[in-house]
Amino acid sequence: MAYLARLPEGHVAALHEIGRAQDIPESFLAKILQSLVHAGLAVSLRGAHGGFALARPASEITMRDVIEAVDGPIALNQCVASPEDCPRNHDCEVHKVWLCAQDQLMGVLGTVSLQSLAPAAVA
Amino acid sequence: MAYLARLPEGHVAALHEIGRAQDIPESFLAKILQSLVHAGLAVSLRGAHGGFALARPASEITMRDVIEAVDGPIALNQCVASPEDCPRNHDCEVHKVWLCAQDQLMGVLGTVSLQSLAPAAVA
DNA sequence: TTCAAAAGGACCTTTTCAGTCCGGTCTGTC
DNA sequence: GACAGACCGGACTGAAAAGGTCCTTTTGAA
Repeated sequence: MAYLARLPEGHVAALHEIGRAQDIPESFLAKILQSLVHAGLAVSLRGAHGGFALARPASEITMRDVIEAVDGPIALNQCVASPEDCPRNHDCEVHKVWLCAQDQLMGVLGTVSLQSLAPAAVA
Repeated sequence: MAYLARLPEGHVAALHEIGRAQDIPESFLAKILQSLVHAGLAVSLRGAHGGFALARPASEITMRDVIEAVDGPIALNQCVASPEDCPRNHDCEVHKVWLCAQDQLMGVLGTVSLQSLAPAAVA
């Protein structure tokens, strides 16, 4: 995604181009990009001269968005992801700590944009 | 550990006692307690009337201590755990974000003591 | 019409996690 | 001294997830 963020406006990058540049197997990269497209973070152009690009400005996509698109919901602990599954959940002190830690994590990941991660956009 | 923190001074709790109280299979609990003993957070008394107790005051054991004793080093990301394994590591912006998030997490877990997690110590 | 390129689903392999089992060793009590 | 209660520690298991591959179908531009 940082690579896509560095593309000039209106350009798309093909799978093999990204894969070569970032040293990621194409077959695996395809999977990741599909997730990102599904999540609405990237757009794809099929057919000849197709490829991928960001769906919106790099400044409006956060690291949290990207991680959640690929890995699903972020949770430091199962009891944060689904409190209802935990039998200890009635007023659990430990749960509160995890919630706090989770909030801080979301704070960090949610404020870092792709723009700040993409050094020196290529013109 | 919160259960041990609630024991009166000088008392020990047997495996089956803790297991029953916390609803954890004894065979599994044994594993966890062994890790905690190894890490120096708990002490064990073997033989008849043996059991487990905290190795030091509950106020001096943090949630971070406990987690690391059981699960090993805490790392939000592989590149935080062993940066040398990452080929992108020369001045990677994403790595810096993970480091920051990791620091915050350690901050939270490292300042919560067992004492603060053990509601109403039993006398 | 052709062909480059993404879509998507089946599949595979390796690692991790949660938990079990069992023989061994220690120690207090009778 | 024997016995029983209790921890020690390592091997094992089964399920799930992670990381990654492969193949067929669909799409769209030339």
